[in-house]
Amino acid sequence: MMNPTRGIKSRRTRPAKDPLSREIIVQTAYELLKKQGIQGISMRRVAKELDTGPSSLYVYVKNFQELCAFVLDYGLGQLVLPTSAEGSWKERLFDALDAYLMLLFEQPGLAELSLTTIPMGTNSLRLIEFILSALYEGGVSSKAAAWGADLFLFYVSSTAFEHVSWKQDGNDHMSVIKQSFQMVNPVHYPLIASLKEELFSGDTEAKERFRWGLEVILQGILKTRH
Amino acid sequence: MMNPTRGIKSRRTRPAKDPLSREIIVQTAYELLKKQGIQGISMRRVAKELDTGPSSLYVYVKNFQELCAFVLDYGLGQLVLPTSAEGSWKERLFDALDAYLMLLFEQPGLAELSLTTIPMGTNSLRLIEFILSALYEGGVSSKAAAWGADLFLFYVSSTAFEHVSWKQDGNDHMSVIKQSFQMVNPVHYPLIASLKEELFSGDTEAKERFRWGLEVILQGILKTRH
DNA sequence: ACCTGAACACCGTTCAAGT
DNA sequence: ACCTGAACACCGTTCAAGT
Repeated sequence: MMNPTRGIKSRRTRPAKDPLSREIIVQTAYELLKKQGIQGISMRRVAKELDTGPSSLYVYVKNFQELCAFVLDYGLGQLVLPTSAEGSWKERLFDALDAYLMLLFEQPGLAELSLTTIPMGTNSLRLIEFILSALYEGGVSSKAAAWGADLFLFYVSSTAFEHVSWKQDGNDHMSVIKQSFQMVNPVHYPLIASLKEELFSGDTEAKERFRWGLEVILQGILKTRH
Repeated sequence: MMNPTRGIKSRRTRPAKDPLSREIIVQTAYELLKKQGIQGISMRRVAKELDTGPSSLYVYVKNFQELCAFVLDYGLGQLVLPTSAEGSWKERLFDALDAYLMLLFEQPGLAELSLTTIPMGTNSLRLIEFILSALYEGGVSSKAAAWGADLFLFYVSSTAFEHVSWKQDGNDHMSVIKQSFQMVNPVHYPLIASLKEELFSGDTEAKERFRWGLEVILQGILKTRH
């Protein structure tokens, strides 16, 4: 029997570097996300940016999904929440959600992440706690507050994602969809045909539409006693 | 000067087959999605299933994103909408959204698609038209109906996606998140700590929670005059 | 017009080997 | 414990060549 390791030489071309850390990995990934959008974030790109191989990251991060969860939470660190002194609970709630939406607008990669990733870390906990406390102050029952917070967060994510995919694609996929709504057969789909403008309300109405949705969800929560 | 094509032999090993069609491509992709979930759908897998190369698909589909849009719409073809004879407009609206949710539950790959893809085709138009007509019957203004339909559809998608990612991952990513909520520091996040059960309401409450959300959105729409 | 093979430029993840 | 190189099994997309 031959020793299978016989004759194998070291493949190393350089000595091992200083240890990485989860923080520097997440930071680097966030920087890439900021610069290049959702395309810029991958295990291999982060590794290359840190001048190492992708396998090195797996010591600090279980997989790509977990990296995304940390990156999203890291991005949420930018969020400035209103202090409890300013305005009514409703104003504070809406201001916080507005700030969250603005953050997702500024970093379009974050909007996409927020839709499919549950963030992991203290920054998302901070945001959730803030929403719960506002609703609690508004006299919302505990179950409705928990479920309502989820609903609000999802509404923000979906609004941001819609907005982002509407403009990043530019002149391609989205304009095809817009066209197919414009050309819809009024005999088969009379309401869609007559409401096509409203269904595809553009950039100018975006703020008004978002505000309307917040109001709808809040009024619904207040009205729907559990 | 040498002719650059000189010496290049045909690389063909078999004659060209019958033409494909968009329909058969979308059908095949949907079948793969059904059998293997979101992982099963890719240009290369669909091509292999059709015994051809991935480049062949680009005659009928602009890119992967467009394929997904067609597949989602194709899946929506399974949806059975209530006839206008049965029940009140509200019952019909909720029944339709319930049926949509059930469809997304049965085909978990579809739930993921529905969150990030705008469907393209007649089946999604059918669903939107149905929701609009129910809201119209309920006396909702046209703008609120358009925006509300969007809100309802997104709510269904997000509910299905949450449910799917909760169980498909099985014992991995989701249980880590669940644990981090269980262990949250009650000093820093008192409301999260006290509401951790409600924030993570399990399978048993899923139906109740979904119903609550529908009620919230509808009541909100009816209350929030534009 | 549409099919075919090959290439280009990527992915996430694993693992033996080395320090 | 953690870094390293290489491999494995994939991606979407493009393009010259062929029918």
